Amino acid sequence: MPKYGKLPDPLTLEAEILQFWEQATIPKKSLSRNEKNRAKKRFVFYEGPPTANDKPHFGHLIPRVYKDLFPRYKLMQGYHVIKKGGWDTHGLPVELKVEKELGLNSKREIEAFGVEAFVNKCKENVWKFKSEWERFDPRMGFWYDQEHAYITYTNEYIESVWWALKKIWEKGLLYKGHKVLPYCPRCGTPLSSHEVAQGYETTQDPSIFLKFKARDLQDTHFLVWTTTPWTVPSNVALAVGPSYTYAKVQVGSEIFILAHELISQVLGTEHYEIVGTVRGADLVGMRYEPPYRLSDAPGAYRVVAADFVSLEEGTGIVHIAPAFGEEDYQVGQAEGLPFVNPVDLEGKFTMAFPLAAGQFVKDADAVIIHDLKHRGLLYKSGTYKHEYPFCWRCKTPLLYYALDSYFIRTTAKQNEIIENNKQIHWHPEHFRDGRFGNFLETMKDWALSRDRYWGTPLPLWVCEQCQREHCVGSRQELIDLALDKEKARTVEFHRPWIDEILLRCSCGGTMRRVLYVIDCWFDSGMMHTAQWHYPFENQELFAEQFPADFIAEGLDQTRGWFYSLLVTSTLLYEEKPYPHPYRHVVVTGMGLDESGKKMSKSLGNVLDPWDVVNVYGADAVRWFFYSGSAPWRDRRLDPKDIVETRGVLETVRNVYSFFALYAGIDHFDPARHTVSERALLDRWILSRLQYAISEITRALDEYEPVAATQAIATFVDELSNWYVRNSRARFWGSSWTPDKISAFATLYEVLLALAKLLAPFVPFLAEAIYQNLKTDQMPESVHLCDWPQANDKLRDEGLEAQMKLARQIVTAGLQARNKAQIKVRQPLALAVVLSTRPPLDPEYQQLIRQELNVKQLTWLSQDQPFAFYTPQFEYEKSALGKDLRSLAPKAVHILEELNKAEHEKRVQLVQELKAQHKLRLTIEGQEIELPEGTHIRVVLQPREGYVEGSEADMKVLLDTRIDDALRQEGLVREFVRLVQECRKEAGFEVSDRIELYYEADPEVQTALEKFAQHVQEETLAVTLQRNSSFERVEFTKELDVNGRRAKIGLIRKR
RNA sequence: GGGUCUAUAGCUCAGUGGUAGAGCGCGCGCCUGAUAAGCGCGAGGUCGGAAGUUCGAUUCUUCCUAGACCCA
Repeated sequence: MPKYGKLPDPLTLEAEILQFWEQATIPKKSLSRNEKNRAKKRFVFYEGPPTANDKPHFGHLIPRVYKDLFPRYKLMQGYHVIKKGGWDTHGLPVELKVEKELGLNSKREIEAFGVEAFVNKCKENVWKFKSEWERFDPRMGFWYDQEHAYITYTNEYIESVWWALKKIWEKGLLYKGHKVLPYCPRCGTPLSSHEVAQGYETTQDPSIFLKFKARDLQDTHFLVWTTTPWTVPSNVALAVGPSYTYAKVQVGSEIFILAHELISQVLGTEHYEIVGTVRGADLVGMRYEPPYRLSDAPGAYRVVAADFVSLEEGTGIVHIAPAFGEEDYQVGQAEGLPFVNPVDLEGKFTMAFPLAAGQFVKDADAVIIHDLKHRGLLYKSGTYKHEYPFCWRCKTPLLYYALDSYFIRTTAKQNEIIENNKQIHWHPEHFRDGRFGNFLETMKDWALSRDRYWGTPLPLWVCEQCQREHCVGSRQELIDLALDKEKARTVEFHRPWIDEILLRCSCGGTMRRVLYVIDCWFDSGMMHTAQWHYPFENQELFAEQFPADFIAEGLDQTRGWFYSLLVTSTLLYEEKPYPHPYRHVVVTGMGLDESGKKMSKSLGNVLDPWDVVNVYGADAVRWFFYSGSAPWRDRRLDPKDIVETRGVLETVRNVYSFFALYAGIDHFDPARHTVSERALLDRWILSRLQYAISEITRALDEYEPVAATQAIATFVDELSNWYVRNSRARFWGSSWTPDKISAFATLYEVLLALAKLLAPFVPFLAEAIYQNLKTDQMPESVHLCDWPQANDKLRDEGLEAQMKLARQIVTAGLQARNKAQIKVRQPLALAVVLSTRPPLDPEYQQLIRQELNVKQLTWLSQDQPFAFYTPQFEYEKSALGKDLRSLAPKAVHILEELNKAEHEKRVQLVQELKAQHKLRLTIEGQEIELPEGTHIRVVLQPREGYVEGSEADMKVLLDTRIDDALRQEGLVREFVRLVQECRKEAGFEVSDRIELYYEADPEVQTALEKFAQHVQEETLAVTLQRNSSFERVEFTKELDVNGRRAKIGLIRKR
């Protein structure tokens, strides 16, 4: 027999369930339950690895709720799922934390501290918050196999990454280049484009207009705009658009050259005069005096043509500093311009520019502006607000810097990558061709190398003698080539140890490793392979677990993990059919605060997930996300919204509580009490359940959690507000009639199915309900159950349609009662349904009568409305006035009188009107005709004593007349309700029998005597007696029964 | 400057080429043998603005405005 226990409050409930899961090792059993199916039914999930060196925050929660939902669902469906966890452990984020901890501020200081000690610290730091995560995930019901989680810093993982790099190298796609790259001067390393993408921020920079004196013209200056004053010393050229028109503008005694189109924008209200125009092409070759002359190369300081010059802002003349801009660099290469760089790798000016030597470039802006102003070279200055990239971790502004770096030639495989992406199912779909697709279209080579310490070492060795380069792809290869093979056998694949391994070159020389580590996004992007240490181990596992069916991460990973997975996979597995390495990707939105701002630590508006979970519980938080909006929408996270959305869960608890209460009292045994025939309501709710199952299943298959939760909510509403509401009395019966068994068995089955349907969404509540309903023959946890399958045999759409109509009739009827201000407890004689649909079967009518509390229900054809409706004439005053002129007021009067006439007379007139489409009137001897439609029309009003309600396409009329008999019944029903309230107030159990004593107004007394049996049945009163003495009673109360006085006393029978 | 997305009730959000929806909040009721629960009704909307396609546009198209994210 099931337990039918009470459900404690959500927090206690979740604590109990957590304990149960742990004791019974349910998560483990869940993940292994489909081992037998793994050959044919697999659902492959990849974990996007978090970095464990920080606490989990609310933003992490969003992808994680979905990463839990879908695998749970698939597990219940019998799919084999490996939910292998993973940790991202390398890279700048970790190094920065450690630097901070150790108080180090530059690479020099790290070197001084010792690379070995530093790297050891990094490795340690990675695990600093691991326990936080391991506590948080289970609390939320997020189940992972953390025991076998992949860790990107292990030798095995790195070996797989090396294998990949070697394959890429062998394809000739790994090369060393000299390019202008976004560079973080604080971290001392260039960043890849997807890292840069993480760090754009709105910032205010200086905006200055400079005068560059033309060498061969009197008092003439090129007007140049820049937002980076610190690059001015490195200027070697000016660029113009050859096809643009430039103007020579006289301002005071000076002449400025700038784009014609931009004159007013730049000069504003200043008084000026255009003294000539010239095409850009004609400016090319002109010489000018640079503000700072750091080069004496003959080709420097002249005007060149460039196609990237725009007329959107500035002056149409662009200052060129090849050391600090990609486009500048290219122009410099093409034009043979000198390369001037007075800035060192820490972003500080060197002695080559004494004015600001030793200063960080951004700090030098002010010095330079001041100097230029002092020398009369500044036309005007201001500030400029724009988006500028900052280091995504340390927030230092990035500098565009010409540097040596290793690249992966991703552009060589761009078409393949795009083709692969086209086959991926993105959720939402528009990401594929939109945001992500666009990124692929404008893809650049992957700047792979980092001048740092803690990361996967770039496995390239270069011969000191012949400069030959070799890429090592495995430990075995390292051992084979190493000078010290013993050392190579055990060396850890990290700096500084790996740097000590020297290789023998084929020329006989010694090879040293280049000192770079690689971008940690390459690490995590390789998890599809490296998590299995493939190809060195786990060949079968890899074959089985590639590609993933499903991944989910935040949309900030578009250019991060989504990209690195796709690129590495496409490059490595050219022979595998697309798509890989993931088939479905769910992009999740950002977490915003109450005011719609992105949650971030710097804004201080981050919600601690513990604060939320400890108050509302994990189920409520999960449901909030699933039901609130599509995964990819940004979410405002206001804790009070979580309370609002959990209403559905409360209803589920209520329905369960109702069932458990009576199932417990009556010892309902699902094994013993078998159903012979299902009652109408039972067949209905089972039919609706089949519908709900198919809807929820479809929605989950299509990765639409909102639709799934809506289907659940609809079903729960139907279950609670129609099925249970109308079935309550069936659960109270004293003997096991077939109808009672049918009710119990049905609700039992429905709740059991509902628990399973809820399991992936709210695993705690689902488990609690299941535990109270399960028999010994059933699996020990709801999470080890099979996902329900819709049974078409139980579906009856005809029945559903009928029931829907019945519900609509009830709604309309209740609306009418509301209008008439007659409460439902007061029985009424008649309700009339006006509908084009045929009358419902008696069973439905019974339900409707019960809900509307009417004695009789009849159906009226809409063609014959006059039994209950009376017609009224409405008229169009303006039309009457126009046609009848002075007769119009009289016509109105007649019509008003007609509206007061006898019902039969009016019906007769209406029938005439309908036949002839006009109404004939005689006014002062004159016969006039009023056409229907333009002048008059007929409206129907309920006849006296009737009130109308409507819903959808039908109407319901209520006869509101209450005769003595009805009034008596109303009194009795009111009396019964008051007694029930007293039972509760007295603290009796619902099944306690009572003795009931009363004294009351004569009218109430008469009614009670007449309906004594009914009262006793309803209140479980073994006796009902008039009694003026209440000495013995346990509970007594004065009552107001519809305005009449009564007093009752109760005694509980034991 | 470019791209993508978003704009629907006071709030949070569904949805649709044919009379606009839910939850919460608000007002008024109701019901109660689920009992500190539950239900109904009502108020509240130019479906961001403009134009176009269409018999009909909140829905499709274009433009504009605002916001978010991304890119430059």
